Amino acid sequence: MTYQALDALAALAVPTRRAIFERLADHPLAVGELAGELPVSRPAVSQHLKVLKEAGLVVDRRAGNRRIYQLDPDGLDALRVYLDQFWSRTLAAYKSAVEQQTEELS
Amino acid sequence: MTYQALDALAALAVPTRRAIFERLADHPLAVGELAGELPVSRPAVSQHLKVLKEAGLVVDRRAGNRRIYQLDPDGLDALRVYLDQFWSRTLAAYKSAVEQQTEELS
DNA sequence: CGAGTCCGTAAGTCTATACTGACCGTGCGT
DNA sequence: ACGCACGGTCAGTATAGACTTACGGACTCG
Repeated sequence: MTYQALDALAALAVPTRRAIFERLADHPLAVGELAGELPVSRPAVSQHLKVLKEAGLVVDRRAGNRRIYQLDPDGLDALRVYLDQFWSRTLAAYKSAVEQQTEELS
Repeated sequence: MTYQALDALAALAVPTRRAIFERLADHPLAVGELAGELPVSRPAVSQHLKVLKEAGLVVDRRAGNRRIYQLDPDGLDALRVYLDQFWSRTLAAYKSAVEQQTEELS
């Protein structure tokens, strides 16, 4: 489960995959439609969708001849949970460091 | 500014950099200390810290002979803002898709 | 049944980059 | 002044993975 967040992080690090992800944020799309809007081939889009799917960021469903992909809120949420886990710790560490520096100046 | 979030995303996608990031979440550390805890050489740690710094995820300060790195809340916040931007859209798209599927079943 | 469309997978290429070892500058102690 | 630890940068290597073309399966219409 935590691994899902890590996979999602790596998945969204690639510009092309981020482009796919952002298109799907507007509305579900078929593979061919995605490929038509992107400067890469259709197989490349398929491969990226596979990665996004394994990362829990998208789900797919068959619609006759085509296959519709849409975002999966779970993956995005896992990512947010992972980052939030650092948020409090980061702030605490940052604060104590600032205080420490202030003491050094006095 | 938005670019910072994208750089941060790519930066945290690399396992070694994530390991560095997670160590710094606990407390500030010097380069050598980080390298001692990781299975990579010290130059590798230096290079990763450079990337993390350019992504706005860490800040560094000199402490005599050594150089102390700590997390920068700004980078983490930028990342959260970027992801939150998708959150509402994702939920909306997901909901409408579910409703659509429900209609198809009836 | 074809023919056409949509999509996933396989195989191969090529670029980006994570990593190492070597070198150099800097700051601290003796 | 020396020696010494710390850390940044350079050059070179090697591996991961993003991309392409080619192929094959699944579905839908004549």
